Amino acid sequence: MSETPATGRYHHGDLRRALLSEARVMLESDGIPGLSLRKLAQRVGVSRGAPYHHFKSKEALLAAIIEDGFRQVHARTLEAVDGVSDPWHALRQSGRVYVSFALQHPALYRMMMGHMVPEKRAYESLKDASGTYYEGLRARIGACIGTGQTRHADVELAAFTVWCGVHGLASLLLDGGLEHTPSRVEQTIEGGLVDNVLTGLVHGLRTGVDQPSIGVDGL
Amino acid sequence: MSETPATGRYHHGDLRRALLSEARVMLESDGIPGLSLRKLAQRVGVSRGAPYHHFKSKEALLAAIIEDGFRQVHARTLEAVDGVSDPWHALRQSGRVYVSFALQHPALYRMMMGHMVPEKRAYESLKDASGTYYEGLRARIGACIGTGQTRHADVELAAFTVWCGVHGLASLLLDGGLEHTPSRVEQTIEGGLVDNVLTGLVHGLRTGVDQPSIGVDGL
DNA sequence: GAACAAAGTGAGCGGTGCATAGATCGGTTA
DNA sequence: TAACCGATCTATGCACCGCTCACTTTGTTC
Repeated sequence: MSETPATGRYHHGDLRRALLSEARVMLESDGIPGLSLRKLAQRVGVSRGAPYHHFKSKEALLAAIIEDGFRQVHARTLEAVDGVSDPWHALRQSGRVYVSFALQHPALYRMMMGHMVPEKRAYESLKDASGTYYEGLRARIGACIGTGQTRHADVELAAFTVWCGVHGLASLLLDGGLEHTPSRVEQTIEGGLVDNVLTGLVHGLRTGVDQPSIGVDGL
Repeated sequence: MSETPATGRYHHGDLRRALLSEARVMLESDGIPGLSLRKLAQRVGVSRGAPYHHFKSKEALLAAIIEDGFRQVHARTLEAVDGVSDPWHALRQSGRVYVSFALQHPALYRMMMGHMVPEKRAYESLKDASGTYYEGLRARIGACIGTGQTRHADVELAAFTVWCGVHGLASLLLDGGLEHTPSRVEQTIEGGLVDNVLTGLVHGLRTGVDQPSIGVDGL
């Protein structure tokens, strides 16, 4: 570990990284309301005011966390898509990664897509990170359209539609108040719910897809 | 007005309703973080502890607000769909109502679909209200399937998919950090973005729909 | 009229984000 | 070696939050 807690030292050494790291831990265990700067500072072993030398405000810290989240889901998507030649298969893979990521990191995902940081565009590096991810999605959609198996040509609209679908799915699974256990959701995801929604979403993108229709009983 | 402020009286008369009403006003003007029980009590002209005689906790108050929200969007949907004979047209209408409602009441919609009330199912009357709305959606989808213009037969899956799409759209328009002005969004909604997403969503539900493809430039 | 339950009061507890004045350290320069 | 400075961290205070509890007031019921 390069954490270098440097116990007792006045200067922490790498407080910014330590704060971000510990904040992620707190986020996963206690959710968004459980993440306070005071508690965070205490757990990192630093005074309450110290974090403000690295983040202008709590919102700025959250923006940095969100940025990390986008880079992470982007990286995972690239891994999952690596070597997949069929564009439609790759698109479905990326959808599975997206929803799985949301279910694995609920609080982080809520922050990424929620209203805790109202002006996300105000944070330049965050804008870069999310933009990079969206570019990837657009490229994958473009590749699908490139197969000619669709009559749609509007990459922008198609990408946005797909994003609506997978985000809506992830969001509803997390906070829709539906009846389900996490394991059941995982089952359903693996079983093909994402595929079904995705297939539905890219209507017309690919005509005549014969995707087995599964039920969402219990959901 | 049946508000009957009853200034000076010890007993308010209809504090519960007054709290809910004023909370909605505060929600629209100051957003979710701006809604505090203390401020709410002060604005209604009552002591800080009084609301706790009508709502067990702040979360219980929020649940009641959410319940109202579902009943309201349900009522508006029924109005918009009343007299519309074509099931597909009715479905699109309901989608427009849904997204418009979200854009008109951002804070309320965030609360309805968000995580501020983590266990929505714990509130019986809220469960009723949201269930009633979803039943309506399912019925409209069923009617579409009933036209025979689709090869899908799974109402449950189709309804869930449509919900994913419209919720994802509303959520992204509100908090996706996209570049847009409210007026531009309204324009785009009116212009057919909802229709496009919906048409995409119900892929296969209706084959061969020729929906004009519009751009989402600026979004 | 007495008893009682519902409704409202007001002080207080522990927690929060935020701002800022002062203490301390590492590195640079004279 | 010594002075200095900017970055970092400490310590404290402010205003706000949700919630609890002992108390008072009110309306109803016997």
